[in-house]
Amino acid sequence: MPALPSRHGARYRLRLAHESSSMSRILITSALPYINGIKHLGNLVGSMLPADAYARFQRQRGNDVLYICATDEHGTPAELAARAAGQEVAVYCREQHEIQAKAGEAFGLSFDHFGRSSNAPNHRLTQHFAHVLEGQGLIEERADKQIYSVDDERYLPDRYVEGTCPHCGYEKARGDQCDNCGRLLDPTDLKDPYSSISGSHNVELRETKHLYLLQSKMQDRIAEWVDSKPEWPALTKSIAKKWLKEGLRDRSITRDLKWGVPVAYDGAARDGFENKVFYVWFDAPIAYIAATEEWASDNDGDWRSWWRKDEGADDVKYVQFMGKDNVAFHTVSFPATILGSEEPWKTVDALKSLNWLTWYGGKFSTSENRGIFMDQALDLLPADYWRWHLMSNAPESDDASFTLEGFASVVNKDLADVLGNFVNRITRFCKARFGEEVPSEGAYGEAETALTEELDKRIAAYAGYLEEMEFRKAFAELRAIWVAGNEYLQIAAPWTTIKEDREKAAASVRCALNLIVLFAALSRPVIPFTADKMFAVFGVDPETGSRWPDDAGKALARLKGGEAFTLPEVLFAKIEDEQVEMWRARFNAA
RNA sequence: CGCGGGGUGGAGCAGCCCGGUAGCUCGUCAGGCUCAUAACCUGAAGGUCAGAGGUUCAAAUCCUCUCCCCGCACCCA
Repeated sequence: MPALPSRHGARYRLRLAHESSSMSRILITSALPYINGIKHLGNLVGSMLPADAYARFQRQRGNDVLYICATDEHGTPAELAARAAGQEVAVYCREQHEIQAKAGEAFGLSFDHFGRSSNAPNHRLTQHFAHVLEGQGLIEERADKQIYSVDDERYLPDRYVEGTCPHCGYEKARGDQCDNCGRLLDPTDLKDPYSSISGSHNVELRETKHLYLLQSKMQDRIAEWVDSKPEWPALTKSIAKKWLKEGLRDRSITRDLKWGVPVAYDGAARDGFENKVFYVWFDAPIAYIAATEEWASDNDGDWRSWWRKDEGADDVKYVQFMGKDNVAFHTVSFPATILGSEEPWKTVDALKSLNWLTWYGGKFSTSENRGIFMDQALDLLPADYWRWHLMSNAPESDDASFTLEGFASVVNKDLADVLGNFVNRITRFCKARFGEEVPSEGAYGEAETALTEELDKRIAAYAGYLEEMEFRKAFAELRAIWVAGNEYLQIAAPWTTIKEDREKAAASVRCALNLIVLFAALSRPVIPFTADKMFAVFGVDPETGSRWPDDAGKALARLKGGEAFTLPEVLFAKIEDEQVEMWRARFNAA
């Protein structure tokens, strides 16, 4: 069922195991993208892209990395989207999963596995957790009253019920809130309620049974666990603490739907729950584990050694990436499921949460088609352009606004002028004066020593920021490393020295060409496609070439001279004002 | 007083936890260079750090109050 080929399967990982003794095992997950349509740039930078950059960095360092993601496929919106598309929900989800998998691949997201929450392993695991939690006395049945639409043949979640507001008389108040007077409502308050799905007024209040997860009983346990994570960032911790402070509420974990994980154990439906499934919130995070199981069966891997502390996961560092809306569920709800089981499952160690990316200060919106979506983005420009801008301006400390003007400015300056131009100017100069071969004459001197010292410092800082998942700072440092290349050229000025001292010029050209390979390795976490183009200039194998360069001196001595190279095409085209204008019109930029 | 995040030169951000000459990128201006995608390198101008009060020898940084922006809280994901 995996849509993406596993690029870092068991064999690859074994090889690394022999090469590095200080290797650590790092499990990475990014929040599961909902199945309901292709994701926009905000979703991308909110979890998958930073997770990818981190995963790539850790792989380059020689660590044993497993990066898992999956589509989150259950819930009412999936069913309604399928209906709108005139498809069976299972068919709809399969197709949408394919589309998202392809888009992820096109963006260079290096998932070891991109699974599905609707696959068998997740059914089995979700049922397992529910069963075990019930055994621990943490689940009970409760009766609820909910609006049922006879014509739609389904219970209606609050926001799918509309009617007349009892307070202001507004006729299109939603079951949860009146958009006119702003009051919060209960669907049963509405006068003349009707289904917003079909418009049918044939609705009634029915009693329905649901399973509740008794999170209130887990309060102390979760609080203690949160306290044991002092390294969590402020945003993460304050959100978790806030929820704990308000007191954990028991949550209903089942729904009256057909599409989802059946409420069953050992194949037998729970009495009275034949037409119910687990709520998407309950099963979705479990899919992190289930998708790992999918990965294992495709790659002859051992998923339990990543998730079970009694089976080897004790030394795993587990890092999660998500938007801030998801923090509570990863710091409180999902841990309640895992810890409540009293089984030795791995829980999250480090957690990176991002704020929102806004579209010209407003919301990116899937339902209102506001903003740029992953497939559209790639229609305009290659993935690396987006990856660089999104990551170097990631919404870390606050919401960040995406504008086409800002995007163009960053791409033109950083990628075209600083990095692309560096590669272009030195390869062209070399070709003109020394031919398409790395010159071997001359020796490095003072300028190269100074450059090496600066690079060592900056590379260490860069790696430190990546390790801490401080992406803006990390990529500002990477940019400074590229700038150091241009500064070096300015000082070495081979176009001047060649007039009197050809050997000296040759040495600086060799050094600068080595910088291209070094830049490729350092840039690969964020702009992998371009990095590989840079390696290709010298025929360097990307896998070995991108081993993390801790020692700038060694890196600059990699190409000794005599290696042939091929003059690369310009790496990044500048974005013209006219393009920005066109895109503004096309995407309705505010 | 529901909760959280934010308000720093024209724009986007760092610094605030652990007070001590306000830093980075873009933009602007000037100079240099000419290998390069009119690119690159150097330098300059520009901020009393939302406002008021307090603590302190000293506050962007700590405390109090006020104003403004965004998000969340029900539901949905």
